Amino acid sequence: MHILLVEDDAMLGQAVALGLNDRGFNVAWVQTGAAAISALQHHAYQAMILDLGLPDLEGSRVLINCRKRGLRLPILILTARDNSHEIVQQLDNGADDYLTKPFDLNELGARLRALIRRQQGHTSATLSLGELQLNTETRVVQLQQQPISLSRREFELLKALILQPGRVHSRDQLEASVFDQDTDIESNALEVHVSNLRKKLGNKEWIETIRGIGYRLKQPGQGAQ
Amino acid sequence: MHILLVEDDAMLGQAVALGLNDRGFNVAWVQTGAAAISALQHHAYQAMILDLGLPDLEGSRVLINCRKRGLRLPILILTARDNSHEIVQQLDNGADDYLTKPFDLNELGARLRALIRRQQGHTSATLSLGELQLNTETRVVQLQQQPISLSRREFELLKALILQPGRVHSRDQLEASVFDQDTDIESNALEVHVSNLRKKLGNKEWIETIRGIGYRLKQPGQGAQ
DNA sequence: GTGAAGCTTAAGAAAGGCTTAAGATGCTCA
DNA sequence: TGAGCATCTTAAGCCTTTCTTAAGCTTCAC
Repeated sequence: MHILLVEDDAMLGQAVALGLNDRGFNVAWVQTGAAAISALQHHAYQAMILDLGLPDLEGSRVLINCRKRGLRLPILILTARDNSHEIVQQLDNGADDYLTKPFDLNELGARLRALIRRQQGHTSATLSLGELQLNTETRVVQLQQQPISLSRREFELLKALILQPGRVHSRDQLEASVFDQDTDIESNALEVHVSNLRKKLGNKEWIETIRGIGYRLKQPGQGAQ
Repeated sequence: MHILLVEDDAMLGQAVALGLNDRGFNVAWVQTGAAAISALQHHAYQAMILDLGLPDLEGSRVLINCRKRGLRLPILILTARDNSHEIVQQLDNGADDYLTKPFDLNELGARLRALIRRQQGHTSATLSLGELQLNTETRVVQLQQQPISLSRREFELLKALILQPGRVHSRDQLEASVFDQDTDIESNALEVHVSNLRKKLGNKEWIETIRGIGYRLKQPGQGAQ
């Protein structure tokens, strides 16, 4: 998820950028209003974090400029405590949410995700094929709406397959996805996991064996595609 | 910002009224519950400060009366120390925050502003999942309306989890939330806190272990969601 | 029918997590 | 200031789940 962070303070900016990166965001950080406007013209971000404390009231200018140009990305503003008047004004100007300093990075992350999710109309990290669903973010796997519990290796295996259903995945590719780089597998461990996963999916047809090559995920009862 | 202060003690009432005026609030001060109810009918206030120590239990009557009539203004209650039972009860009755005497006028001002801001931004400080509620502002945690007392680490842990219930939180993420940046944890402290928190929540199913990954908060008795 | 490839099962090994308790630390209140 | 208390981090032992391995069995293609 690409985020634009507009924060003039170097310490805080770096901390937030790093913290959000750790939490799975891809953060671009600029320090002036001009740089923010330029960045917004040249890249597509999924959300913006905007410090209102920029010099020369640049923060609110960036906000107004965005909305005037019809940019609809979610904007979360950062502001000092005890400034409710300004917050209300910026919400009126088109900000979507706010957070007062000092804030918790986890809360910032959660709010960002909520904003982006709302914007995208509930598109999520869910991969699905027929009645089978796998959410990479929550790690929930469901079959016909019923959750099934998978071990780590089983989850990684299914995830690799469902990322490109219908496609044949070679054994090497799958082993690379399922096992850590430094674990040496000299046995049929992959086959064992396939076997266990099939058992949990109930129907062996979900995972089709392509002899000599690898495996493919497909809906039971359907041919090769 | 127009505030209604309900406080029978003349000394304290005057001090608070003056202090808040200095801090940019416009304070109307009344000394009885009847006067408060009358004032609320005739003016629009952005928040109310309510002393629970009024004669005849009038404080809580005013609170209940307000909410019955559908008034949604933020209400901050003042109460004596060591009265957590009453605090919880009044939070249940619809109070938004509390402060114990003696208190600091600056803190009172900050909390008022936070309450008003939140009211206008339509965000809530209460995070909940099923019968479990956590208020980030008051730090009150309730399970089935009953308050439970959590240590700092336990609170941070639960807060991190409940910010995104149903989602799997990795150990690294949780450690980042629970521990200060500069404390190096080289033990299983996180697991210990999980264990203690589970004990306080009564039902181990609230926190599900995802082996090799981390933890997830979910309602007991429900599957992975 | 034969050999190669894949499947299944079970067992031992390894990893990961839980609980408990002890010592350390810090806070509160007299 | 110091006793008492709550909380925190460590560490150790135990338990559970998951993983890998290996062996024997089945399926497939020729």
